[in-house]
Amino acid sequence: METLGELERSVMDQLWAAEDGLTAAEIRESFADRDLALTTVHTVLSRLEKKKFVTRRRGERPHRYRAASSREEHVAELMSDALGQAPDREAVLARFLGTVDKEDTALLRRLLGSS
Amino acid sequence: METLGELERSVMDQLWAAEDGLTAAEIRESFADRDLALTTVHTVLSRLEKKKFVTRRRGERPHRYRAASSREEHVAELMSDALGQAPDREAVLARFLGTVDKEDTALLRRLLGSS
DNA sequence: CAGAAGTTCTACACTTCGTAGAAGAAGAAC
DNA sequence: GTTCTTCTTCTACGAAGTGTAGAACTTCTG
Repeated sequence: METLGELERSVMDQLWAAEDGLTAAEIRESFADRDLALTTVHTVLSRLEKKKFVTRRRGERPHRYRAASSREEHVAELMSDALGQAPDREAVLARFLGTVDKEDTALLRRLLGSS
Repeated sequence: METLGELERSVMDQLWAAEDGLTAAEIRESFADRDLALTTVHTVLSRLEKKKFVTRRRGERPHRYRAASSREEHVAELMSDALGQAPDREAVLARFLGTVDKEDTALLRRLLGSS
């Protein structure tokens, strides 16, 4: 799957947190510390769009960008992809369960119980 | 975490499958189709060593390389890292369970049952 | 139409990765 | 021990991806 650079990921974090999308200017503001040029933000957004991570409506004048899928979907996909790499899924899952904390284990147990 | 290129991953696949490690020449042979130069394999192995994915004993003359950790550990770590990115773990785990197949779900249930 | 606000184009430097030649080191054979 | 042979390290290069942004272009607004 397509991967994300550091800035790209940060931008996605903003977008994932914003229900109704954001404009380039708004995103830029959220990086006040880094003082990025607006065009930089635009470039990143274009690339994210090409990678299908964001969509935008070109109608509205300051274009409003939004995440194409939720962070949950994205992360779940990352996990599935990783798991898919392994021939021995049982061993992987066992180890995985070993590394996550109690709460996640409990969550899993609960989620599995009701399915 | 450090990521792997395509060739790097293929080399790791060989090493993960070889209990006692492999020499550069042996790895090269397993890519008979690609006809890589031996030095190419060496370069990749050096990089993998720097990334802490492989170790080698410099004593033996044709150096023997072995995976620094098992594929299961690696994949489990990938999964944990992904999960760690998400603030809402429940949503992610729910989705994750939705994407994996029945057998994996059963595996998880079993693994969780005995813990 | 002129200016402002916003978008796209083009570009560049830096890193990673696949690729491998050239040079160096170490043991084997004479 | 000098010369092969084998193996390892060094150096390098091109392609791709990413952070970065100026320059140019488009579209409202007044």
